[in-house]
Amino acid sequence: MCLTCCAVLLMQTLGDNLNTETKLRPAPLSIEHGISADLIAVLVAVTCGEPLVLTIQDQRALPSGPFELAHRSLQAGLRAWVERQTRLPLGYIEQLYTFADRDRAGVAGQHVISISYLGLTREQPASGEHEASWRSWYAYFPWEDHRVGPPLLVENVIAPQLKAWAQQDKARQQDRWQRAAMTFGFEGRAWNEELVLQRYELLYEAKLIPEALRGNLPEVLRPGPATATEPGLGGAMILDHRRILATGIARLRAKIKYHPVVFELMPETFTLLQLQRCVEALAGRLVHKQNFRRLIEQQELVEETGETSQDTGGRPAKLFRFRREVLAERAIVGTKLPISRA
Amino acid sequence: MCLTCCAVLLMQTLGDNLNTETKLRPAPLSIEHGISADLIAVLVAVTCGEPLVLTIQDQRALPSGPFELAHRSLQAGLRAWVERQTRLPLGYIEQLYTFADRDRAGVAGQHVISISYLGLTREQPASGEHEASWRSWYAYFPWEDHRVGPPLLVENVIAPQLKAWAQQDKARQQDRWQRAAMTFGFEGRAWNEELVLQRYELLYEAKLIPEALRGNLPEVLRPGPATATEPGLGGAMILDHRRILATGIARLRAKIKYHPVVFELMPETFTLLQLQRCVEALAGRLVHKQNFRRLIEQQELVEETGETSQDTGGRPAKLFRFRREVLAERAIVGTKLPISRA
DNA sequence: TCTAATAATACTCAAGGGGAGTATAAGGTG
DNA sequence: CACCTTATACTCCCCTTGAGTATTATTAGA
Repeated sequence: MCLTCCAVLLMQTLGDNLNTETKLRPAPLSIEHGISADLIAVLVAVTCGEPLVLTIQDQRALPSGPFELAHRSLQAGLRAWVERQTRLPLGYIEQLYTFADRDRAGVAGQHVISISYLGLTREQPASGEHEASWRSWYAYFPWEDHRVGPPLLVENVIAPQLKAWAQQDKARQQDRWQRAAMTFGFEGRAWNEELVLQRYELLYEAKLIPEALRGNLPEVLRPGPATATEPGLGGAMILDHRRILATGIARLRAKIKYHPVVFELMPETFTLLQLQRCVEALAGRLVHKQNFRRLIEQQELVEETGETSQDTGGRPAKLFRFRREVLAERAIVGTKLPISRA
Repeated sequence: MCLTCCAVLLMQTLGDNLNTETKLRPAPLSIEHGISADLIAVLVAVTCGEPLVLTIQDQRALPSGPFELAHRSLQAGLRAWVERQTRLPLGYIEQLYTFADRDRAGVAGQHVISISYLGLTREQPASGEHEASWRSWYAYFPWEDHRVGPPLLVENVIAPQLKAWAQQDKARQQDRWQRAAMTFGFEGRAWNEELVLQRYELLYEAKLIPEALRGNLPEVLRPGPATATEPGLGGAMILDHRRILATGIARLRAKIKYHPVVFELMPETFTLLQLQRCVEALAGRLVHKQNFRRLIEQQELVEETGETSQDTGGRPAKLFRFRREVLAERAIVGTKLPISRA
C-alpha cells in the first residue's frame, strides 16, 4: 500500500537525519505506519471566579488519548473519551487546531497528528480517576490575569527581558520590540486579552519559556523538573501542551464576545454578578457592572427564575437562568461591513 | 523518493477506483494501520468581481494530497505542495478544520484524516498543470449570492422544499422550520451571509443536496454524474468537498470583517471600487459605497500611490495600495465586552 | 436599635460610530 | 454640447456604548 511505502521510506529518511545527535536508533522496521492521531482536550470549568483547566501528570500535561476508529466522528470520539475518563458531562465542544509539526514527532519518527479540542463543563465534580486535577489556567499564564490591574510580572520581568531579547538582534530590533509592545500593551498601548497565543509565542521565541529550551526530539523522554521554573513565567507543560492551552484560552476569550458560551460554564441558575465574575475570570479583566447588565438584558440572554439568592453579602440578588431559546432564535454574529440594506 | 512514490501510487489507486461504480470492496486485511492523513485546500482568488475556487477532477473536487512527513509543519507542507502543483504564490494560509468522520473512511476501513486549509492568492495566473481550473464558488452555492438581491432560487425552490421537509416530521416541524427561517432569512428575518455552513448542512440534512443521497462508504468510488444536478442546487462535489468549501467560504466571510485579509486577493494597486467589488464578491452582498470608503480610510488601511486609473468608465479613480504596516501596528480585534478602563 | 458596609438595581448623560442620503467633480460618448 | 458613469466630499441623525450618580435591600457589628 502506498501509505506504508511512503511511511517506511520516510522513517528511514527521518531516522537518518534525526539520530546524528542522539543515538537512540530504533529498528526502523518496528513501525509500519508513520502516522498516528491523538486527541488533546482543553477542558475548562470556572469555579469561584477561577478559570480551571483539567490536567494530568502532576499538572504538567493536558489530557490526551489515541484517536479510536470506532467513533462516528472526531467530536463523538472526544466526547465519549472524556466522559469515560472524567465523568464530566461536556456541554460544549469545539475543535481548536490540528498540530503536526515535525518537532512534535515522538518516539523515533512516529509521526503524531494531534487534534486539539476545547470543551466546556459545568462546575467541577470529582475529577474522575487517574491523576487528573483542575488547576487555574493563570498558573500557566500568570501574565494573563489583569483583573487586579496589570500584573507586576509584566512590567518588572517580561518587559525588560523582551527588550533585551529585541536588542540581541540589531537588524530585527525594531520589529521585535514592536511585536512585544503590541501584544503586551507596552508604550501606552491598550492590553488586548485575546492575544494569548501571540504573547506565548513571543515569549517562546525569546526563550523565556522553559519549553523553548528543551531539545526537540528526545524531549518526550524527559519532561523536566516539575516546579523548577514555576516562580517565573508560569508552570511548564510537556511537549506543546502549553501552546495548545494558550490556543484554547484565546479562542474562548474571543468566543464569549459573540456567542453565549459562558452559560455552559454556569450552574442552572445564577445571579448576574456570578455571571459577571465568570466572564471576568475568562477574559482576565474587570467589566463595567452596570453596562454588563444592560448588555445581558438587552440581548435577552437570561430570564428571571423568580427566586433570589441571599448569600450575596448585601442586598439579595435575583436568580436568572439562561434562555436556551436564543440559540435557536438568532445566530449571533456581528457585522462590520457597511452592508446596503436597499 | 518518498513523495514521488506516494503520489504515484495514490494516483493509481485513485485512478483505478474512480470509475468502477461499486464492487470495489478491498480485503479488509490488507491494511495494518487505519490512519492516513490528507491535506485539502480551499484556494480562493477574486477576478473581475467573481470569487473563484481552484478545483480539479472536472470541477468536482478540491485539490488535495497526502500529508508528507518531510515538512516542518502542516502549514509548510501545504504551502510547498500548493506552490509546486499550481505555481501560485500563496499569500495567506489558515487552517480550517480537521475531518475524520467514519463516513469518510475510504477504502475499507482505511481511516482518512483530512486537514483542510484556506489559502488566498492574487489574481489568477495560469492554473498550473493537471486538470486544475478556477470556478466561481457560487456555482456550488447559487443561493449564497445576494449581490443582485435574494436569488429567486431561495424563495421559489429552497423555501418550499424546506417547508415540505419540515412537515415530514410532525414532532420536529417547529424546530426544523425555525432553523430554516433563521439560516435563510425567511419570515422577514435578515439574511446573514456568514451562515454558509449552516445553510449547507440544513440542505444536506433535508436531502436536497445530491451528496446526501449517496451511500456512505462506496461513495468514494462513484462521483456521480457531472452536471446532472447543476440546474438545481449547485454543482456537486466528491466526498465532503462541498462541505469543506462551505467551511472555507464561511470562514472567509467572517474574517474579512475584522482582519485585513482582502488585500491578499487584490493586485498591488487598486481603486477603492475594485476593493469594494472584491469584498462584495466574497460577502455575496452589496455594500454602501460611501460608508465603505469611510471605513477603509478611517482605519488607515490604504495609502494613495499618487497615480490614477482611467479605465473606470467615469471619473478617473485614485489608485491605492495596502499599508502593510497596519499588520504590525495593531492587532485588529473587536471588543464586545464592556471592559472597565479604570 | 442604629450605623456602616456590601451589593443590587435604576436611571442619566454625553460622545462617537454607523446607516443613509445629497451634492459636486471629472472623465467618457453621442 | 447634453448626458452617462464613476469618484469623492460632506451632512444628518439615531442608537450604541462608555461612564457615572442615585437609590434600595440586605448583613454585620457597635
